[in-house]
Amino acid sequence: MKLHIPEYFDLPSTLESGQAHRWKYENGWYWGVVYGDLIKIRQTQSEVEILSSLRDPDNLKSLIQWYFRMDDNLDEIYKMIRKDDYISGAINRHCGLRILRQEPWECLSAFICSATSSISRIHKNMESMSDSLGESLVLDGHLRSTFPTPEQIVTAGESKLRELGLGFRAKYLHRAAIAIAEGGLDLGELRYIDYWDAKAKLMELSGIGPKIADCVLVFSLDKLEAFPIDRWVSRALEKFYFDDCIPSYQDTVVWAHDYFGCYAGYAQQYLFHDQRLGGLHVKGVSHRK
DNA sequence: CCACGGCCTGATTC
DNA sequence: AGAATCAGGCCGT
Repeated sequence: MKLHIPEYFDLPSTLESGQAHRWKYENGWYWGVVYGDLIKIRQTQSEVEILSSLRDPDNLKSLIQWYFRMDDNLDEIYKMIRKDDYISGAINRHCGLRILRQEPWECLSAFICSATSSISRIHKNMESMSDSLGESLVLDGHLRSTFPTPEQIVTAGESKLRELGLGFRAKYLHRAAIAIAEGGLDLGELRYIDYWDAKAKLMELSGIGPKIADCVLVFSLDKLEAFPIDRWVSRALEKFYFDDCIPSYQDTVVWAHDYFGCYAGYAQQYLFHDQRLGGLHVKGVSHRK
């Protein structure tokens, strides 16, 4: 199926900017499991081409528009967050990078796994859990699996999660799964309450602090004002905004709302991606012989 | 309120 | 090569 895309849309930077953790690139196509469906997708100039393991074209179209937030008006968002030369440069360098609308449970799980980890390891953790606890899907001879439900994680148990390489995060993920499967926590409900209230709710879970909560809110629960501050964003803020003297986490979020406005989360994603690519580039250069 | 050590383990660095 | 050190944080003291 082919779908016309908005003016600003960059598939590679959207899928490789560290917000989603189950995409694999192979021979021109990105393969991923989204909302229970194995899909492959690629971008030409003005459209994306998508194949699905189980959806008909109409459903697939709505899924893609939903997942890629094609309703976001990036032109307007850029106008709002383009406050200085640095963020402006980051926008220009990664124009078309979109925040995704991921499944809240999968998103929460991935970011629980992210604590003092690395992107490659998070990917491995997510694939291991899916392969051994999820349900299999097939498309064009490729085999992948759904990310396990909270119930499936509860059943697996903390020790199984440790076997799968989660380390100390196993306990946190297992407890979160219990809270959702048996404790009545409804992540989807957080979409309809205020940012600060939703964040407080998430932080009641053990292993979820302000940073992970912000990631879940902005990447899966429509809180585009959430402003996750990790090591990379922190470096950007030190260099370009606070002259090595950065305020507390919460004060910085309040500053971001004031400075970038209601789309601060978008600003964060461009700062993060730009800083991380820059960092990787520097590493690459330093190793060249 | 801030500071600090500990946490699993794979990848990177020296 | 083998040993530190670091990774998309958070919790307890």
